[in-house]
Amino acid sequence: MNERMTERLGAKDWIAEGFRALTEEGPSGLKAERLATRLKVSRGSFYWHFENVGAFHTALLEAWRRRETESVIDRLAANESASERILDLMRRAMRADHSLERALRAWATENSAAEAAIREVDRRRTDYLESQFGETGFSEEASSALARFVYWGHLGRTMTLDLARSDIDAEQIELIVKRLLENEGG
Amino acid sequence: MNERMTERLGAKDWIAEGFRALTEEGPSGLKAERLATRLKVSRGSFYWHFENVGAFHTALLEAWRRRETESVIDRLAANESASERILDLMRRAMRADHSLERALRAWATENSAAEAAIREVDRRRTDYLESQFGETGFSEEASSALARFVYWGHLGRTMTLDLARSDIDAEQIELIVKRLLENEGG
DNA sequence: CCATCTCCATACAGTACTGTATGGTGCTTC
DNA sequence: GAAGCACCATACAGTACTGTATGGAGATGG
Repeated sequence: MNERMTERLGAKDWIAEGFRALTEEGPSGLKAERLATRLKVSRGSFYWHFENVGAFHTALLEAWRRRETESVIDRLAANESASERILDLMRRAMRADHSLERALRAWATENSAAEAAIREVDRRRTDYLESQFGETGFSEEASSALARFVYWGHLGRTMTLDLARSDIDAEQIELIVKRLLENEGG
Repeated sequence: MNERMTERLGAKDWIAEGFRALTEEGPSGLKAERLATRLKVSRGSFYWHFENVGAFHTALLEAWRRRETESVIDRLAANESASERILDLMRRAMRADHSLERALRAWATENSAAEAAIREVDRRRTDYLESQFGETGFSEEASSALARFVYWGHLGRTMTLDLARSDIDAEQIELIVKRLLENEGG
């Protein structure tokens, strides 16, 4: 139980560096050698912590899944109404840093494990959004379409590279969502 | 000018195969060796048509840019009003196959040339959308926010992997956009 | 203080890729 | 029908990566 762990690395250190490498270099950064170079150690360390690269990828995705599950949705329960929860969700989504998720979605096009992880969180998020729209009085069909369109909007912002322009008008977007919410029953 | 060109390859054949490889295998499919294997020729052919892989990538992006420019926007002029042009644009976007663009956006996270190309078409499309919203009577600020949100929605659909669900309700989405259009000045 | 466990380096074989050099084949053109 | 051109194969050197085997350093616990 020594506290001088600053030199020696654990599996979590490799995972953390994996996230950084993924966002900075893309999927090609998730190689044992690149990561070892970034961490200034040899690949011997990597292969002690992980059986192979595939196992490392699995661990990386598992960490991301856990992080996703334990965060956003649970903290929205504080809001009283469904429409407030939707707005809160939008505000958080607008503020967040999307570079990691963008990189992960890019990775998903060439890695089936990443694709499965992405599919899972997409499904969980849209299902939640749909339920919230349903609670505000929209029909099942309308809730489904609204949830998807709003989530697509969020996804589009996530994937957009031109963030300089998209940061300015977060409250403008909020107005649009508010207007969509006001017209329930369409 | 012989017509029996089915055996011998031209630069355009490599480009076309590049698009296919990119959508099917991701950015890692854009290697000289992989492409040569797919086309059942040796890399000698590749290096005759292109100076190196970088030059091939440039040619690929140039072809995509050209294809993008010569297509969508120009064909919308047939519509009479701006709101009809917006709806037409949405309908086309809903029908289209997005697998290539999704792969290209993924590629953009690890290739700066691809990133530049993506930035360019994003800018062109949102600018056009913004101008169309402006013509329907929205303020400059509202047009900007609406254009971005609608484009983000399109982008989100482009990046979504769960297309089984997203295909069903194209007309539902259309209703949402119509409602956004009806409230000008909101 | 010796043994053990954890973490890491080094060295090796093997794969996939890039780029070049060189030569070959089949059309085309005069 | 010989020369030239367009397209392709083969062979080579070099790089970046994977995975394994083995040994070594440093802290820890008996």
